[in-house]
Amino acid sequence: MAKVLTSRKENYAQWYNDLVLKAGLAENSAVRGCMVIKPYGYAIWEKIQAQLDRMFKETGHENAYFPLFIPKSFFSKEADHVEGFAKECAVVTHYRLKNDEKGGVIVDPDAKLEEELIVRPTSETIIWNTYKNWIQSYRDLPILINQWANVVRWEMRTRLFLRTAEFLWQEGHTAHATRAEAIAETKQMIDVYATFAREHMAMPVIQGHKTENERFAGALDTLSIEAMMQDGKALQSGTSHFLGQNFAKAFDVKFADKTGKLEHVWATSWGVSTRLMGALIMAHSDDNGLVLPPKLAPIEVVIVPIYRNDEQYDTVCEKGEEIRKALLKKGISVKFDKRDTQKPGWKFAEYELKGVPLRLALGMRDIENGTIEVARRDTLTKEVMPMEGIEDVVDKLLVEIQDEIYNKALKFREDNIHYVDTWDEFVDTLENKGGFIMAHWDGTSETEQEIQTKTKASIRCIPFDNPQEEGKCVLTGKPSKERVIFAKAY
RNA sequence: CGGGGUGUAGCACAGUCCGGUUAGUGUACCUGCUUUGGGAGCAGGGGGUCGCAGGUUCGAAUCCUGCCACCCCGACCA
Repeated sequence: MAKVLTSRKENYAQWYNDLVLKAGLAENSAVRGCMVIKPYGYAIWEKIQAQLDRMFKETGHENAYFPLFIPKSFFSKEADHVEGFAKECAVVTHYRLKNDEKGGVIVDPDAKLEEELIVRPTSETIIWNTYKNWIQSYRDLPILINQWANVVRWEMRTRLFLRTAEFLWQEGHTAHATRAEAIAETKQMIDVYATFAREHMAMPVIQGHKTENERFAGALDTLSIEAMMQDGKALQSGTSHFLGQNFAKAFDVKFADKTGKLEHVWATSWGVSTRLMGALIMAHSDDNGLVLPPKLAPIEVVIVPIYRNDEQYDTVCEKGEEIRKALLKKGISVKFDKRDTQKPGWKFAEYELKGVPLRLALGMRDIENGTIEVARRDTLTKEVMPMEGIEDVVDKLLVEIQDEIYNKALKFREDNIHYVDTWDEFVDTLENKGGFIMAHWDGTSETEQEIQTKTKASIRCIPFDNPQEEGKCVLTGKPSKERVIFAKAY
């Protein structure tokens, strides 16, 4: 087969880029750092969205929409928050263009805005400014809102899906009467993300707390799910923040409790983005292209007809159409690729590149024998099976594939988690093995930063339910009570 | 913002050093015939302001000046 992708071994970053382009997921646009998400990539995102949206609603959340633009002054209200985002904000300064004498257009200098508008990098400020008007009493709480939106962060260096200047995401913003309730919400949502990653993306994740260094700007605690990619690097795939009363204080949002006393509201925010597309790609795909878990595949099964002439084409198509209907009846998304503009071999390669979990090939040989060829994308195996009842077989196979992809990813991760106790071991493991390193750390930001400067590895998270044990910090030798996860990250 | 590099057909590139037929190759595209169980073969065809603007020259993709864009490395990045 013609090689269209750089192999993972040869150059992992290039492989990723090739795959995104060749599988028709996204491409770079005319705007620096911004991507065009193509129909096939967007279809996967829609499946991600649909499932998450269901899960948010099941946990009591509602969708709403807030403005793209945020008055500049809002950003000065929460000191840590502006510190975290100021350097990467797009700013709108004018509201009109005019014709230039030379034939082009220029910004009309007379149309300068009194107060500049910031294109949202995240919506905490505009939302808390709004919540101020919505909350007076404990009876108005909790507020459980999610929004699906685009945000802009002017990143210096971008990569398709993993880091783009504009990206799509959802951001949940909740308001609560008590600290405990907000903390419970923060935890609940990181659990939702972990469940989604595991059950739908077939991607195992580790949940934990971020260290102070890695915490969201303005949060008291940040929880994350961390996944391991096939090159051993970590990808932060979702975060849930306990914001304490920081934003309530910044925007003066108070409520009267049952005794009539005024208190600041407790907040959380949580989000996942189109970065999940990058996670999905890097978690499962191989040198032949994308490998999609059936639950997120826009097409679960493709049927390819094989024929030599018009008469055979008609015969094969008739049978193929029957199979298509039988699969549809089972609720399976199926494409019957009847195009006679492409050859079977071309189609095989194409659907492999696009990660369609199952492929059925149907030719005259099968019609005579009452069989059909079933090919699995994840294992690249082919088997000739009886045509009768194929829809049940496919149904079962899709479940099996979903499980096996997960197990494969889980095994890979387990094989690449290393426990180390000395600095030499730490450096050696990071350089020669990669993956996640479980090591003791003295709990200080200084040590974390020094390790990052020396090795480029950062603390991904402090896992929940982490076993407590006596140990010594891998760098400073100071006492430590638990191991944390170090890794190089995207 | 520092260092390096690249702009030539939809895409990938050669040609530039050393100026000189009608600017070329692969791929993709179109037409026809033969093919079709793993990205088919042959024949024919269409497609170019050579990044932009000046300059040198009888003559510029090629030399000179300026500008623009993009890429890589670094800095930056919850």
